[in-house]
Amino acid sequence: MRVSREKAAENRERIVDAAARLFREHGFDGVGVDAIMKEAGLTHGGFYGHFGSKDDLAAEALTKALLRGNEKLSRYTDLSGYVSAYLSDRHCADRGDGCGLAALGSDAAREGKGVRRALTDYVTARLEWIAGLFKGAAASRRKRAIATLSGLIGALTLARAVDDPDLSKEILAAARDAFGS
Amino acid sequence: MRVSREKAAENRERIVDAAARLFREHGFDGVGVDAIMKEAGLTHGGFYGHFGSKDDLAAEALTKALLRGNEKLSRYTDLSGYVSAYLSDRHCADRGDGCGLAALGSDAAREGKGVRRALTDYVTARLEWIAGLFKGAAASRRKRAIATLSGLIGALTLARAVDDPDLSKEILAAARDAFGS
DNA sequence: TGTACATCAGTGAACGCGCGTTCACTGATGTAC
DNA sequence: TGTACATCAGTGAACGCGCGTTCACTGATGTAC
Repeated sequence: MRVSREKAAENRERIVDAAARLFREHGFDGVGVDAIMKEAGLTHGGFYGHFGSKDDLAAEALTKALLRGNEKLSRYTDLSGYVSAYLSDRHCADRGDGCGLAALGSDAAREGKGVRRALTDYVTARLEWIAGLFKGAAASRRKRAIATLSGLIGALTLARAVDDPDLSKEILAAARDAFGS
Repeated sequence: MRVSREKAAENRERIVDAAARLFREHGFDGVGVDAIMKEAGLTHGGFYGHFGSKDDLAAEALTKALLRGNEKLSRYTDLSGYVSAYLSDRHCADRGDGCGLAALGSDAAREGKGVRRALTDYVTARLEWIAGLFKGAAASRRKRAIATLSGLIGALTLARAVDDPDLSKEILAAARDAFGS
């Protein structure tokens, strides 16, 4: 049955939100259109009224996941606060609502143009933001931003991949120390 | 038709090798049993004579991919040589024959017990090896090893995921500087 | 060493299943008068 | 403002396809004598 334009726009947003979470939790290949639509409270048939393909949704969902992460961290104005939050046990445990780079980093390299473009734009913006937390010459701040972002993503990826909770905690703690100052 | 025991063992090894490469290139979900067997020069029906399931092969293939990476880097005895090789343009371009942690890091967290166990054992061993490249107290060497491994994996993952070759090269260069000494 | 037979690695057709995508249909919404 | 009709967001069955897995079969290998 037809639905008001307002309600339809709201539904579209719910689909993107559901996808942003499910993709981060299970990977692009680990979640189907059916599961996404069900999560959004709809049936799968209506999907193609909103999106051209699953790939199109993937790009849009990743963009949204990354932007949402940005909003969260814009509260921080100092490096150690940001690093502590990024490498917290909470963020490590909550893949579905956390950083899209860490959740989908190695998947993204194998995805299509839309996904990689979204990721590239985000990395560019985030590097500039992190560089702003450092002092010193621009070139040096830029290099430190790259090293920091690399360290954060790598440490979170490792801590999540590893099977041993103690090792996981140790990785997070050591990385907080190394990159937080 | 039957094949000699020697030849059968050789075939099994070729299957694992093919899987190790294809999984790193396309992810665990991006490659089917059929493609792996074809790559090994066999037909898919014989697969279950060698392995209990695709998951079983995944764990074994990851183990082999990681061990092979270990052999390659055991040539290096100094940090900067190792880091330069790890963050080289060549390694960045050759996902199928490179580090399994960077190629499958965010996928592995979503995989089964066997895969995660294999990865954990490898991370443990590699951290000890990297710690041996540093000087100083054991606890400090351990922390530096964790920060270094995190930085390497994160930088390689980012450089591969990003859509812009210049940004990719810049990430590798900055990380070589930051983690190579 | 040679022969007869059992074994079993590999083949290829077939299975059930879930995937991404399409489509005829429904019925509430939006619009023209 | 009220009525009649066109629009179109969402539904659910259906599609072709490729997946992981199974199985009857083949024929060279391994073994018993």
